[in-house]
Amino acid sequence: MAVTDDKRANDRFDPRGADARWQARWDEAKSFVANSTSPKPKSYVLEMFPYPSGRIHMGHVRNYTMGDVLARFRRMQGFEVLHPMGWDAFGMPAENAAMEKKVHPGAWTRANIAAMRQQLKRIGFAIDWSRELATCEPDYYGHEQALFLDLMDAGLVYRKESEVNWDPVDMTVLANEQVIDGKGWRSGAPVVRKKLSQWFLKITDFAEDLLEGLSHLDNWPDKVRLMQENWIGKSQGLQFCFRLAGEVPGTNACDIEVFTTRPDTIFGASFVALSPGHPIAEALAAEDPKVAEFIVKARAGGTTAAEIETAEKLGYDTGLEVIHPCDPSRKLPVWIANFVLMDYGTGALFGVPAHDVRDFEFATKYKLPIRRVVAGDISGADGPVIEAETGAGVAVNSSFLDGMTSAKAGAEVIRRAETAGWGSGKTQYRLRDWGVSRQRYWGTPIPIIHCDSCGPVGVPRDQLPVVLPEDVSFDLPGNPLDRHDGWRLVDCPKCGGQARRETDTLDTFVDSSWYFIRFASQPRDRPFNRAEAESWLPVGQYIGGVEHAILHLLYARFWTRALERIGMLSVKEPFAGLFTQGMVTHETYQSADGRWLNPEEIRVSDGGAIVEAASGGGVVRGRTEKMSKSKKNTVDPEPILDRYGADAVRWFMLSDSPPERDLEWSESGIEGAARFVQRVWRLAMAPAANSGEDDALQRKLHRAIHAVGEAIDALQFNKSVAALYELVSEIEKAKPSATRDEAIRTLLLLVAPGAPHLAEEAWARRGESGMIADAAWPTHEPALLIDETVTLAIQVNGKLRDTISVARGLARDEAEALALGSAKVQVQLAGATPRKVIVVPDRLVNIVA
RNA sequence: GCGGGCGUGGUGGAAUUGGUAGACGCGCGGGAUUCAAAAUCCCGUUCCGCAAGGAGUGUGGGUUCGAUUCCCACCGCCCGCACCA
Repeated sequence: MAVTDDKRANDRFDPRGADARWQARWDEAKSFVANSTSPKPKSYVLEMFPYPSGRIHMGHVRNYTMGDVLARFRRMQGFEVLHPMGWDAFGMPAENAAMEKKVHPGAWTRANIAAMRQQLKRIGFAIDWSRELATCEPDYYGHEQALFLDLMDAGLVYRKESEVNWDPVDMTVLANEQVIDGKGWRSGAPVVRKKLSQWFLKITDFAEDLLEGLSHLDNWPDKVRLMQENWIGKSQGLQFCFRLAGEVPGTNACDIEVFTTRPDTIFGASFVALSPGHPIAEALAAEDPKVAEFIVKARAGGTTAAEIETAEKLGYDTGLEVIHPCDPSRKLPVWIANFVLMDYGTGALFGVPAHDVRDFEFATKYKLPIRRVVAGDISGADGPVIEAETGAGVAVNSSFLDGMTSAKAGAEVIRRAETAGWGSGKTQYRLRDWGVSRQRYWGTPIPIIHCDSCGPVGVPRDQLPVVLPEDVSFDLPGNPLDRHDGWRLVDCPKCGGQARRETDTLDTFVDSSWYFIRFASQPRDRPFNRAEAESWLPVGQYIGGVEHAILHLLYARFWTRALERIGMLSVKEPFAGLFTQGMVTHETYQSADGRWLNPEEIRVSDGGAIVEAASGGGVVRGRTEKMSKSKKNTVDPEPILDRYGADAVRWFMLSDSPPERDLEWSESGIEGAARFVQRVWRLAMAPAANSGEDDALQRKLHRAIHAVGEAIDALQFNKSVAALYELVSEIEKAKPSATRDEAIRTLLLLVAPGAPHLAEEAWARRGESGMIADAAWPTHEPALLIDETVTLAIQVNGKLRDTISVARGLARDEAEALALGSAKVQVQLAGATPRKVIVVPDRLVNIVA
């Protein structure tokens, strides 16, 4: 019996025992606990922390496997590595669960964290669990409240009105996600935009700095930098005031401020449009019920840019007029229009229908003049305008601008405006200040007390944290904090009078804007220890989904800069390297009657068609999409781990797809990965030869060491996997030799970051000392990478006709002579004399006939 | 609507960044081993063609001795758009 068991054990790698055993060993040895005072060079590897939704999904597995491979690789290279994990634990799903399942958001969240932590541990990540944090705990968010007050003291926090999605039936604020087809998700009532007084952070103060900083982020994807650049949206233009031609009822306004990036088109202006939220529009509405009625209509629908910009253009002629600044005899009508955003620029604009798509559409609908002021050249002044012509050209029908290029004309308008004093050149950013107030319970309480005599007052530091009360109920819509008088009603810290706590909580993006600092240093009494934090920061490699390309990454960059400005940190950029990985996708299946089916609910019938396992009914194979609960195409990692073990799952996550692209989950893919794990195991268990040299294998080994290291360094895990497959194949083919023994030993080191349990188990069985997790990464011998012979491609007119094997470094004329001597070339040339011969040394010869 | 990206065999993808298209994996076909199965190993596998040869990287054009790679236009799909995280 025992003999058979031993034999079997050597035959196959058994992850069922090995995974847990090595995870326990790493734990006991504190292998992955990061030492902030280590003399070694430091490397901070971080993946975006998960929202504790309930269970780990394949996207998490892929994300954390990538980071783990890099973290383990860096350790083997001799770095002191910080690779932490935590929980982005505030947010809406917990409140939804509270309403649907009658559980407390805190209980639900903490149970999810416990479950997901166990799941992550099973995958064997090299994580420093001693630094684990959850943003929903007072020992995290209390420090965040202190930082918020620090920013407020520095003048970076202010209060202003802005629009939210308002559900008029539930009388509550909705997230964009909760607005479906313009209606509230629970009440079904049409959503309207409503103004609310909220807290803002002055990210626009840093617009130029955030933009400039992008140019130094060499280890960020170009596309993310470009997206952030466009988001910040720097533009040069003219800001000026239109004088009103008459009185505005109910106000003392005498002008309307506008900004334009196209001052050269100023003579093409045919109307001025106000946002429905503009003070003048609101003043008019107070006097005139028809205006009020229009504004209600214009505010229908949600607040998202996509919704506003695709909605039908609606306008209302106020009857007011403004005077054209360059031609006092011209008067322009003032409209209120639903496509003008109060949050952009000044909340008002002048419309140039001939040269702006939106203005053209609006002018056509409301029969406003369309006047050409830009043409290809001066002779095109009278050309009809069929559609908006948004390009640059030459100014026409524009008085003193006629004949100037668009750029010159724009500069001239700004010059005249500045000289005459009616406007000035201005740099404008599309970036808006960050509204951080959320009318929700499950978030960081904003540490403010509102006093009728003193206004908003910061909670004194010695009273932090402002702890979120847990005794709340979710039987009514809205924020339960508003109804919790025991918590809400407090004395004013300044005057001692009766006052109220701020019941809004912070945007969860605030929580994720500094967690990487807290990971690096977590004293009890402060948000972080400066010197310790700076010893780790910036994060060397940050890995996460591309969906965070703008918001999270921009907010974190801002927050770090804000801390730098107020003197708390001397780090500006939080993430030196960024990598955005693709999603994990899977086929979708639908039954004949349209129900989505889980992959487990289907089977392949005898005929090869897929059918519903329970009923045998027909199944339609749908598109391959991101795994989602609604499409039921998720694959739970847990049973896969049970069946194949951690290393096979990890290996599959690294194989095939380039990490920045989507990875399609497939059963055959995981089986291929599991097979590879066993192949390596068999090699590792093979008896040693102990003698003999194999030069060819030696070269291949060193080539693999080089290729695998380069690929991991560049986060091209699929390529490192392919290089390892090749190496394994070469070792398998090689005859026993001491070189081969060494190659197998090295192979284990090379697979260790990706398949650590297998590597440890094999390492120990082979009698190596210590853990492979602590072993050094192998180095390659550069001389062994170069082959002495190369294959030259022989082309005729760019088409491959022959290949010849020659010594490396063959002279150009010799290569040319050999190529011309090729029989296949002779046939192609058919006696003709080549017109030209191109020789790329050691690569190809192209004969142009 | 605005911004960003992607498109290569049956399939996931590779291609030293302008130089032999299809590495490596999956699948499939054939064979070996086995009482049998599992597991494992070997050979083949872009398409058309018996072959010689020809075609081929979403489509159409361009630059070049040479284009998957650079440029222009188009088609399709995906992501983000400030309260999902």
